[in-house]
Amino acid sequence: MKPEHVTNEVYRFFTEVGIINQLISTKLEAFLPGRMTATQFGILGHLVRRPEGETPLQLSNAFQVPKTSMTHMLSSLESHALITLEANPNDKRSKIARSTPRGAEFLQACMDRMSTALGPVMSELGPEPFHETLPNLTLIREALDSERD
Amino acid sequence: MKPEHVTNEVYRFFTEVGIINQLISTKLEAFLPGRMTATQFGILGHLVRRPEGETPLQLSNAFQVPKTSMTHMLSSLESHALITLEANPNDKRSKIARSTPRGAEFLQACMDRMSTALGPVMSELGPEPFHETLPNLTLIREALDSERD
DNA sequence: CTCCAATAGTGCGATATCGTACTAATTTAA
DNA sequence: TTAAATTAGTACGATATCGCACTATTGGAG
Repeated sequence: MKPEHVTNEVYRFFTEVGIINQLISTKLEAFLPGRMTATQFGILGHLVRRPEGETPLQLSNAFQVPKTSMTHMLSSLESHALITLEANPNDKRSKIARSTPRGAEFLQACMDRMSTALGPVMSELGPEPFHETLPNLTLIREALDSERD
Repeated sequence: MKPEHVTNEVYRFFTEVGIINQLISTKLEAFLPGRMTATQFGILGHLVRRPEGETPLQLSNAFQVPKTSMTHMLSSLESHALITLEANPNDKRSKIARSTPRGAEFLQACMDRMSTALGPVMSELGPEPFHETLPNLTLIREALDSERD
């Protein structure tokens, strides 16, 4: 084993992840209104798939952003009427964020436009690189996630 | 073929990439002084590996951030004496960013601390997930990169 | 029950990001 | 050789991000 070589590969892995994230966020954000963020869009998708809703804290854990940032993002989404923020009946300190029908519609419309925009790249690459990579990415994400203090 | 299934997998791919990026940036930024960013750190690494230096525009292309953001990041790095910004002899509109010895030292020190911090995760995962994934990530990054207008 | 430590969310202030519009230099074309 | 179009970088302003400190609430130990 060459530990230096391994470290280098890990470093390049994270670099590629960073650049891909940057590329795809920029592309997505071009379709989003105003200064709406790729992360905000991700949150909306998360909520659409969970009709029972989630608390801000659950969301900030899921997306690994500080609580303070989540407050800001959620109020932005709320101001666009894409989600609602209600009091949590089980805990008066807490809230529940839920997507609205308008939010679900909006998500679908953006996803469609994004699919169209990615069409050329997708047909060039085919589904394999994504399919092959996904399990390892999940593995790495889970390991990093469980390691954090 | 199920196009819906494929789209879903691509979506999850980008979601995982986003979260991994978030996790690793947060972890790295905990080791960096002040509000220094993971991207800024990436730029420094890029320059250390290229002693001839690069122009701000080359860097903003490589890291896919707007020119304006690059200006800010470079002046921040310069204020920490980790890089220098000189006039470009070939083009008076342009500049050349180069890493300083101090920058290279700093990079090494942070990388070392980062390796230590990642030790447990790395030995849990082993090098394979990174090694297996890297070629596909590069492929996807290049395809996305060449598609942009 | 009474305290006290832990927890959910937010206000505030500092800094980062990035779109727009600009200047200066370079290239192109006539 | 000019004049127009393009290009590199930045100033500025609007907004996003996030650390710190705070309040309200909860849960647990005595």
